[in-house]
Amino acid sequence: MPDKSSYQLTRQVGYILRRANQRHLTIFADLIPTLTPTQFAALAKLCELGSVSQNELGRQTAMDAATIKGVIDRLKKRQLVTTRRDTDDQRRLFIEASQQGAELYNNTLAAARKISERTLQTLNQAERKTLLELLTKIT
Amino acid sequence: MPDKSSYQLTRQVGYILRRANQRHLTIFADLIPTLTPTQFAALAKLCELGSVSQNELGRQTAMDAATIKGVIDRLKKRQLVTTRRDTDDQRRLFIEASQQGAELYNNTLAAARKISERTLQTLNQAERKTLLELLTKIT
DNA sequence: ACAATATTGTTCGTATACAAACGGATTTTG
DNA sequence: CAAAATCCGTTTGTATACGAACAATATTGT
Repeated sequence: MPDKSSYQLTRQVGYILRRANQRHLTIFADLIPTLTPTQFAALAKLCELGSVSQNELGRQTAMDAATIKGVIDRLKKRQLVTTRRDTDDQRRLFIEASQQGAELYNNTLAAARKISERTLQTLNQAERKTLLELLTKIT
Repeated sequence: MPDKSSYQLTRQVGYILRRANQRHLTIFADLIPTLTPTQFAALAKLCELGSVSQNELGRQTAMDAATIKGVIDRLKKRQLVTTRRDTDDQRRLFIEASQQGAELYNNTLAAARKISERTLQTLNQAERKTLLELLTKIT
């Protein structure tokens, strides 16, 4: 017979993880209202890597094919990225940050740093390091 | 001039938090395929609290009014919860776990414990405690 | 008592997130 | 070389998640 009393929803990793994520999302929306976290992630990787195929970009940013497609579609509609078919592999769609996209990225970089800082602001340096390590470890 | 080179997407809290959450979601779907994490959370709180108003349930499970509505709608469609209008306050909708809902909750409780366990399995006891504390601290 | 305010639930729009299925292109393998 | 397997991007369906606006109801302040 399972012990029903000992399960406390609000102490489970999943629940706390969701709440921490919610808090971060709020901070992100406050400091970078023009981009969502995933849009920013895609743009950041594009600026870092240059030209990448859509699915590869998804892998680099931890989004599955269906998700990255939606993200790119929205960035493209706002002309923050451009797309180009690969001539060698007709399936592949190369994505690149447009100049506007690159500018927006550069202009939001400072805010992005502030987001990380503010998310962790209740922790000291050692705790921040520990948290990131432990989170990485369970991923 | 901002230092562009020092921003590494994959080392930012938000990114790591999202990935950790993804991992947990996968484990959850593996061990409890019949309920989503939020559905389970709602059901768990209902079984704990008995009858609660819809918005109050949302607060107890960290979901806003629009989100909890969708969750309850789906649980209701599957007859896992019942709803009843408050006679005192005509706006209020009371939610209650049905017998089916309570049974499903009891039957999934063991799996729910395994989910938390498996999510944290790469950490020792001290690390688990630390992680939960730090996550709670930034929430 | 009554006007201002707040709360409850609903709806709409936008944006992840992912499973599943698909057609087409490429690569691997027997 | 042909069959099988894989990979590419796309679409559909379901489920969070939340801002914003809304009507109906309750509560508060004067």
